[in-house]
Amino acid sequence: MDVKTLCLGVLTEGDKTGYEIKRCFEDAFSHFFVAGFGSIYPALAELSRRGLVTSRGVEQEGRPDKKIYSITPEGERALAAELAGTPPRHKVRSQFLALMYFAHLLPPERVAGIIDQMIAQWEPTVAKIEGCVTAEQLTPGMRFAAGYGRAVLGAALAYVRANKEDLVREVAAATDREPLALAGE
Amino acid sequence: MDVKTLCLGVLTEGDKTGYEIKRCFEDAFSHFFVAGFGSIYPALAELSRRGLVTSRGVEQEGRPDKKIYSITPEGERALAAELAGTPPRHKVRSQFLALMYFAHLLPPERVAGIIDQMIAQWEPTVAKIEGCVTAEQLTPGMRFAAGYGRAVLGAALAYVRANKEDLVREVAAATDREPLALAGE
DNA sequence: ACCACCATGTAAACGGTTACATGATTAC
DNA sequence: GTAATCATGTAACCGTTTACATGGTGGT
Repeated sequence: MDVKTLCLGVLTEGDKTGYEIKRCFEDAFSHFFVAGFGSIYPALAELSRRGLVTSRGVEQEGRPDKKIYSITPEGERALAAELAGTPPRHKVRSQFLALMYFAHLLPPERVAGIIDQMIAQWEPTVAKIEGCVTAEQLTPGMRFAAGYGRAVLGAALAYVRANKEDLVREVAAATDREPLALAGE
Repeated sequence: MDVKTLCLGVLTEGDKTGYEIKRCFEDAFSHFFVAGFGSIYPALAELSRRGLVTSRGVEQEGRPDKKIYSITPEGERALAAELAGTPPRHKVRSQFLALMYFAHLLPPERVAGIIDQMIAQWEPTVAKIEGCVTAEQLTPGMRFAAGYGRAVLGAALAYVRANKEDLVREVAAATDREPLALAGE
């Protein structure tokens, strides 16, 4: 299950350009699957080469021409096979938590700053998801995925807010006792 | 911040073999950073080449020889610089949620099976983290990271448990109305 | 003036996963 | 007998990220 599969998936909801697909990724998948143009355009080209999507060019005035992609019957079969065969993996890679794990090697102000950055990053995401959960005309699965994001990001935000001050204080206290072991260089 | 940095980080807690470092990843980082031998051994070789770690070989009877790695002063400086300069990213890539998003294209039993698999995957991880949160002699940062894992995985488990039946029922109802659009192929 | 939006693509670099290769010991 | 643990490493492959390349429109 990669960017190609997700592209096929969003195309089952209707024809779209690469640019619009990118927006789908941002709006609907952003909390569990990130992809940029550099992944999406090559993915679409590859799907086209394999006959899983077709595209028609549309000329535009004052704007670059666009290509509207549609999923083909073979594409639908390939998607169904992929969804049927994919094991449910769920992978987190967090530099944020790695940084926190080694908080004792960092100046306390940096620890506080890092946590503030994460809060600032998560808040708009939660707000965006909030809209999805309550939206009508979404499939149950889409609401489930959005609800998951709200629950988990909400828990993450609550946790870092509740524990920030304690952590910063403890790191500061440790730095006082054992000044500049590493952090000062 | 990559596998190399995390290796340097665990080596500040004491000398270790590649094999032991792998265990650190499993015990302490598993909920936010996954790495296998195929990443760790090359990382260690590269750190050694750059002079950020040194290693001494130890012969063993009835076992392969091992190499014990130690961080050097340059390694400590490189680690401090890396920790100081890394922006706090936190990335999730979830085939599980992608599958759920497209639940309407799946047979209901598969939806239920997928959720059960995730529960089975998360439960032992939460149990392992639980040990870390309460453990003495951990730095505040380590406890913070473990606490985060407990809070967030706990929320994830609670959410999927609470919403599984509803989702499966709704998907089944939709499949009845619109039989085998894709899912049956 | 400058930035965001619309719109598509390529190429190189990077990092990680997977599979392979080897092999003795210990516990079930 | 079968599996897990200890122990190290390589090589091919895969997918993604980043940077580059281009350029008009519309809002502040």
